[in-house]
Amino acid sequence: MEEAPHSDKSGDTVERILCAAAEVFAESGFPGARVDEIARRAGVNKAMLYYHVGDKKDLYEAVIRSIIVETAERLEEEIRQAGTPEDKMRIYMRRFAATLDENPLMPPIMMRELASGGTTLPRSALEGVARVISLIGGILDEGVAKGVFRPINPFLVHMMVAGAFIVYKVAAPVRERAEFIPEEVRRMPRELAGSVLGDVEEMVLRAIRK
Amino acid sequence: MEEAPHSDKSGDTVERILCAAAEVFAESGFPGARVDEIARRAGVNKAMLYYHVGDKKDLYEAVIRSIIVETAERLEEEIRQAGTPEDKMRIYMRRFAATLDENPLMPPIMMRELASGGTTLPRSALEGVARVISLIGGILDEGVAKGVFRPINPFLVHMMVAGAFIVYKVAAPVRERAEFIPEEVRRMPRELAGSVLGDVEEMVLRAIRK
DNA sequence: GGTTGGTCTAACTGTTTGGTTAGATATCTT
DNA sequence: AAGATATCTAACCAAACAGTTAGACCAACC
Repeated sequence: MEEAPHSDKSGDTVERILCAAAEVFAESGFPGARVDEIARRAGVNKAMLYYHVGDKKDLYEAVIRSIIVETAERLEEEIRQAGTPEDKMRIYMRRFAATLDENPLMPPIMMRELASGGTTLPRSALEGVARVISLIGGILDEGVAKGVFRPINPFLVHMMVAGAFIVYKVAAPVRERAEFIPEEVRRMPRELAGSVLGDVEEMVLRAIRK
Repeated sequence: MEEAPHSDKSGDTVERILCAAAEVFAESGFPGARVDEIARRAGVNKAMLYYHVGDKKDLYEAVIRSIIVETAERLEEEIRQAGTPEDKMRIYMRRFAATLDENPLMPPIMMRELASGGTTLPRSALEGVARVISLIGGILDEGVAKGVFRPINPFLVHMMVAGAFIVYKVAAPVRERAEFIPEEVRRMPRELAGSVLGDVEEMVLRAIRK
C-alpha cells in the first residue's frame, strides 16, 4: 500500500502522480476520472501509476487521505491557541475557509464523496471529520458554560459553516457563467477569505450568541 | 427532444424510466450510472430508453429539469402568499426543507452537479436557481426597507440555508455509519422538517435580524 | 565491466459500456 | 380484417477503459 521511495526521482514522480490524480478526481469524480488522463497530466507512462501507487482505487484513497487528515490536524492545532470561545469560533471559521481557499481541489472531492454516501471514504478521513465536530462541540460547550452562547447542536453549526463554504466555493463557476444571475452576485469573490468570511462569521456568531 | 406520448402505456413507461434514472444518477452520478442498470430497474428493455427518452445525456437532462423547475415554481408560489418578511423567510426555509425531504434524490444529484461546475446543467435549471436567489433578494430588501433586517447578501443567505440543508441530508448515511461519531449526533433525524429545520430557522433569523 | 535492482516505455488484452439494428408483437384506424 | 403505426425485444457492435506484460534504460555497487 505504501511505497518506499528509493530515490529523489521516484518521490518526485509519486508527487506528480498524486497531484494529477487529485486534479482529475476533483474535476470528474471517481467513476468519471480516466486513469490515462491522470497519467497524461502527470507526464508519466500509465504503467507508472500502477508501479508507484497502485490501481485506481489506491490512487483515490491516497488523495483523500492526504487532504482530510492534513486539514483536521491543522485546525486542531490553531484553535488550541485561541482565547475566548468567540475567538475560537472565529479561528475555526477562518481556518476552515483558508484551507478551502488554499486547496481548491478539496470542495468538489468532498462533495462528491458525500453525495455517494462516503462509501469509499477511508477510515482516517472519517475520523478527521469526527475530530472537527467534537472540536466545535467543545467550543460551544465552553461558551454555554461561560454564559456567552446559547445551547445549540454543534453538528448543525458545522453543517451551516462547512455547507455554506463548500457550496459557495463549488458554486463559483456556475454563478459566474450564468448571464441571468444578478451582476453583484456574479462579481462576488472566488476567495472565501475576505468579505465572504467576514459576513459568515458575523452571521454565525449572531446565530449562536446568547 | 420531447416525446409526445401516444398512449397511457407509453406515458407510464417513460415515467418508470425517469424514476429509475433519477435513482441511479443520484446513487452514482452521471459517469458512474450504467444505462443497463437504469433499464433493469425500470423493468424495460434498454432500447426503450433510447426510443422513449434518448441517450444517456437526454435521460440526465430530463431528470434534472423536472427536479429543479418543479422546486423553483412551488417555492415562488408559496412565498407569494406569506405576510411579513420574517414569515416569508420562514416559508422559504420550510418549503426548501420540505422539498428536500420529499425528494431525497435531489441533494446528491445537485451536489454532484455543482461539483462538476454545472457544465451539464440545463439552462432551465440555472434559471430556476436564479429565480430562487432573486426571490430571497426581494424578501431581504423588503425586510431592510421595513427596518427589521440588516442589509446582507441574499446569495450568502441562500448558500447558508441551502448548503446546510443539502449537506445535512447528504451526510446522513455517513453520520449514521461512523461508530466514533458522538451518539447524539448519530441519532439526529434524517428528516429536516422538525427540530433541524426549527434550529436552522432560528439561527438564520437571528443572523439577519436587525 | 558486468550484474543487480529500481525506473520507465510501448504495445497489448479482456471486459465493460453506450448505443444500434432488424425484426417481432401489440394497438389503433378505416 | 388489413394495413399502418406505435411499442417492445434479443442480439449485436465499436469504442473506451482499467489493468498487464515483456523488455529497455540507467544508476549503483562489487
